[in-house]
Amino acid sequence: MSHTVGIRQAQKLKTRQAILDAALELLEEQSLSSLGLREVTRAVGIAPTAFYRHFRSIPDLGVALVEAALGSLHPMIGTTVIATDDPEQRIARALELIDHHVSANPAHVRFIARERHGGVQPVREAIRSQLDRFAEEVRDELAKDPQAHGWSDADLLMLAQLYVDQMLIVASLFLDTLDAPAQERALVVDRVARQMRLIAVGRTHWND
Amino acid sequence: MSHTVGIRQAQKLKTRQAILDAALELLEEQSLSSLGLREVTRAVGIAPTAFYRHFRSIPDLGVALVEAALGSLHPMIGTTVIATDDPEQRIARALELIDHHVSANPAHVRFIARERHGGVQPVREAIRSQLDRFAEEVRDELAKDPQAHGWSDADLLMLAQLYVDQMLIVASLFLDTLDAPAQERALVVDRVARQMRLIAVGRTHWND
DNA sequence: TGTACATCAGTGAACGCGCGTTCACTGATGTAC
DNA sequence: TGTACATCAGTGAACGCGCGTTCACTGATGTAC
Repeated sequence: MSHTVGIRQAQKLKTRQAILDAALELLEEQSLSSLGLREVTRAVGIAPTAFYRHFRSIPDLGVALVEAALGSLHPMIGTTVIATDDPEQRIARALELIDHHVSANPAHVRFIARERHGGVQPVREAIRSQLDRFAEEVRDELAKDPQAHGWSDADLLMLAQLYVDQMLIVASLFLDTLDAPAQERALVVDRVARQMRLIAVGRTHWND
Repeated sequence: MSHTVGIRQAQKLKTRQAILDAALELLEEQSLSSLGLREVTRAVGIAPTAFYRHFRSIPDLGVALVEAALGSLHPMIGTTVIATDDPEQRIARALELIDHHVSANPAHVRFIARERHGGVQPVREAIRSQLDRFAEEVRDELAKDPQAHGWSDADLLMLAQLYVDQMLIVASLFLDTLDAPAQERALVVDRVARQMRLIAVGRTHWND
C-alpha cells in the first residue's frame, strides 16, 4: 500500500548527492573543464565506474550542479525585489540577502561565477538559461510596483537584467571578501550600496 | 656600433609570440586550467621541452596573456571616457569602441571573461590588478569632467567601477552576439545603451 | 678579417603516472506468484 | 509467508593514451682576441 521510496533508490540518491557535494568542493580550486571523473569518485570513496550510474560525463554533472545552485533560488526573487517601499531599505535588504546566501553557499556561488563564462558549453548554456529566467521574474516583480507606471516592457526587462548582473557582481565581491577583515568588507558593502543607489536614482528619474 | 636586436633574440621573441597565439586560439574552446603544455607546443610545431625556454608553466603563460590582452588597452581609456559632452553621443561612442575591440580581438576578450573568475589564481589576480588600474584611470578621467563638481573621490571611484564592470558585461554580450543575426545584435546594443542611459541619468541626479 | 670558445633556443628519447572507458562480475533489493 | 527469478548500483581488473618533466644533446649565433 504505502509505496516507500525504496531502499535501492534512496541509496542511489544518497550517492548521487555525495558525488555532487564532492565535485562542488573540488571545484573551489579549479574549473569544471579540468575536473577529473576519477578525482571525483576518489573523493566520494566509490569506484570510478560507479560514476556512470549517475552521470554520462563531467559536463553532465556540471549541468546538474547548475540546477542545484540556481534552481532553488527562484522563489527568493519575489521577497527580494518587493520587500519594502523605502528604496534605501530595499537596497539594504537585498545586500543582506545576497550576503547571507553567499556565506551559506560559497561553493555554489563560486561555481556559477566561474562557469558562467567557463570552458564547458552545456554548462554555460544552463547558467544563461537560469539567469534569463531570473531576469524575467525580476521584470514581473518590477511591473507590480507603482513606480513602473510609464515604463515599457522593454525598459522593465533591461532594468531587470541590470539588477541580475549587479546581483552577480555583488555576490562575487562578497565571495572574494569572505575571509577579509570586517573593515575591508564594510568598504565593499558601502561601495556596492552606492552603486545600487545610483541605479535607483536613475530609475526614479528615467521618465523625466 | 648599431646594436641590432640579434638574430637569436628576434627568433626567440617570434617563438614566444607563436606560443601565445596558439594558446589563445586553443583557449577559445576551453579554460586555462585544462590547457596542456604539449597541446600548445603541438599547435606551434615545436618540441614540448621548448616551452620551458619561454614560460615556467601554463599559469605563467596565462599571466603573459593577461598582459597581452589588457596591457595595451590603458591608453584607450582617455579617449573613450571624455570623447564628447553630449551624453547620448558618449554612450554611442563607447559602445562603438567596445564593439570594434571585441570584433578585432575576440579571443582576448573571451580569455579575460573566462579567466576573470577561472580556476588559476595567479591569472585571476593579474586580471583583477589590471581592472583595478582601469577603474582608477576612469575615475581620473571622470574627475576632469565639470559634471564631477560636488562628487567625493569615493563616489567617483564607485562610478568608475560601475563603468568598468558594465564595460566587461557589454564586451561579453557583444562576444556572444558576434555570429548572431544583425537583428538580434541590434536588440542587444539597444538594451545595453538603455542601461548605460539609466546609469547616466542616475549620475546626473546623484547630488539632487 | 679570421679563429677559437661560449652561449643557449630548440631537440628527442625516456620516465612514471593518472586518465576515461570497457567489461564481466557480485550481491543486495525488488517483484511475481 | 516463502520461493524463485529479475533488476541494477557498485566493483575491480584491464586497456591504451597523453600528460609534465628530466636529461644529455646539437648546431646556429654571439663574443673575445
